[in-house]
Amino acid sequence: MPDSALIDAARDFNRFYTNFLGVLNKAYLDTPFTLTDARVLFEIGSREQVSAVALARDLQLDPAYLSRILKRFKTEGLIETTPDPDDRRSQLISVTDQGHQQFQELGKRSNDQITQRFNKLAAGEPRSIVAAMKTIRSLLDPGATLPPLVIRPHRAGDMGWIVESQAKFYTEEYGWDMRFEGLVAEVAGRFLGNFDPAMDYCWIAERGGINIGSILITNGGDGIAKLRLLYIDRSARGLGLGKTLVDERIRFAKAKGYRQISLWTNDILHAARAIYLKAGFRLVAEERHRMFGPELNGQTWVLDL
Amino acid sequence: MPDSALIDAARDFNRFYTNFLGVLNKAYLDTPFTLTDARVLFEIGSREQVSAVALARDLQLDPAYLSRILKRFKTEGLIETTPDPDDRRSQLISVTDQGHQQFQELGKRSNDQITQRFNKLAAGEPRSIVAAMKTIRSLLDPGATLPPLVIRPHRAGDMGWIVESQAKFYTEEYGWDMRFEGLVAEVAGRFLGNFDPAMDYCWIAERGGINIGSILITNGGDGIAKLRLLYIDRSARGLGLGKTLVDERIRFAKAKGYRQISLWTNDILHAARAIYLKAGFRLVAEERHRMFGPELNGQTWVLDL
DNA sequence: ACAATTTAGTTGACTCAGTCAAACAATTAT
DNA sequence: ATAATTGTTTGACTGAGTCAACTAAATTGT
Repeated sequence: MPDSALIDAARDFNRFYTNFLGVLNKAYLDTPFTLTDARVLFEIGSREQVSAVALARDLQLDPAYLSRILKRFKTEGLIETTPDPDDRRSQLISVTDQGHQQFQELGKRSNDQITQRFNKLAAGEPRSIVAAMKTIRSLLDPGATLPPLVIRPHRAGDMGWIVESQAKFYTEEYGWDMRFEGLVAEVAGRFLGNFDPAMDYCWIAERGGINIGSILITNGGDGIAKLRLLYIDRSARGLGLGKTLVDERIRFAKAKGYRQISLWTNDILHAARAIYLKAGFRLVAEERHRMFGPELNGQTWVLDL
Repeated sequence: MPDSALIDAARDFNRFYTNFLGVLNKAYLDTPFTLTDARVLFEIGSREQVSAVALARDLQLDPAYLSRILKRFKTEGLIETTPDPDDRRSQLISVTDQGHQQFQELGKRSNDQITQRFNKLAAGEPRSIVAAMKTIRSLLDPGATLPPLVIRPHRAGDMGWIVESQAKFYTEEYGWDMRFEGLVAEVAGRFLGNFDPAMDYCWIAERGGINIGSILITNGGDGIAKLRLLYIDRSARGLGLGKTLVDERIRFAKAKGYRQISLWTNDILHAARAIYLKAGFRLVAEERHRMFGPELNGQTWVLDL
């Protein structure tokens, strides 16, 4: 049995969040919709077609009550129904253009509300909150699907994120000292300072608004692309993301006309080494160094394209 | 502005938790209490004495509605009231023995409910959930007491944090481009790379484990200390933290034997400028530049120690 | 094949949680 | 003293949500 402090804490949180959601949901009164209306419209709007049963089940609503809501939405022109070809008892519900507009308006208000909340917080806090929400959600609702992984070019702050997360990780895991963070910061700084959109590129892997990985390609001159700052967050390891990032970047480098990719790493980073090996890189140089405190084997790997 | 994937995630969680709490709260129907009744009884039961106003405020209830609920509780013998000696309009409410029994019964049911949920989970999971709940709570609940502000030397990842937060802020607020982040990263990189414990220093202001401000002193040679990367997070502005940081660092520079402090900033950063002026800095040079996109007035300020 | 049962959705009839405005009584401010 | 404010109660509603009964189509059992 879980211990009682945990249960108390959970009850406490539930009480708190009941209050909190109560406040949030009152704000829907600025619109002609009740909370339930909003939930229904939202659910219809975010799917293509739904049947009434499915709605009632997912939102835990009384079918009679739902039926009335839908009827009202229909007379207001927010939704339209077509008979289900597979089951003539059932109607498939979808939003009209007008309903879609309302749906988006609701979404906007909801966003604004949360934006306002978040703006009162310190910069890193929304991310902590969302991460915590995801934890709860994934454990409490095993059916929840992970938001999709997005790989996108870098934005403001991403380089800082790379510096921070790499520094924390290698310091904790391998005891590297601040010079490592310094090196990463300098690499990041030069990358941004001399950024050449034609030949340089940075990709950030993100899931649900949270950065989980990075990789850079910079122009080393002489047709050589340098692969740098490959990093995968703890939470995303073992999923093949590193391999994907590297493979895709090889293709990218080829397309950009580079004739060789080169990278520098350290032998103790086994996972990374495995990825490079598999991608066809070969080790061309190795040197012992103490750049970051502990003694390490720095390695240079290259791949001819 | 926080980015939209985060907001979506938060909305998604709120929707999920609205459902979740809805299910949880329906279960109260096994008792003669509605959710609101239960909340009220719980609140009274867990305090010694409360006034009706306080209850209405904390639970966000309509006073008229609350008044009726209390009346019912009173006729049912769950609560008793004594006139407030300090204010004869007001009544102090407390639970009777019978009310206390009901209160505990409610608590028991609530515990059982959560125990059941938790029992379905894997061993470590309840702990993770509760930790996540605490994170959310502490960040979202303005009533929760603020953990104390700590000013400490930098640790692994702090420079990355500085880069990230400054880049995000100046990009959002002033439309500066990636070269700004590049510059900050390089400054940070050089600071760490050439770190001299005797003459360089970085302070991070942190609250509850979350960074909210920074300032650096680096050795500019010739007895000149350079003040760099002053930054205060949105959540901590207007509290005089900037002034504290600057004033303290002036004292530090003096103690280290520097004879002058110099810094570079841009004229549009009014808050920072006010701090420097007040601290006795004087403007010694100014130049128009476009280092970060928009046209700006770079300013060099110095203070003789 | 066809009766029995289940499922999708609708309608009538109701109730009770929650709201709004006004009133009263005590306190605080001017 | 008088006015404005605050704590609480009451009257008069309303409308969100419920429950039971019903139609019609689909599924199941024999």
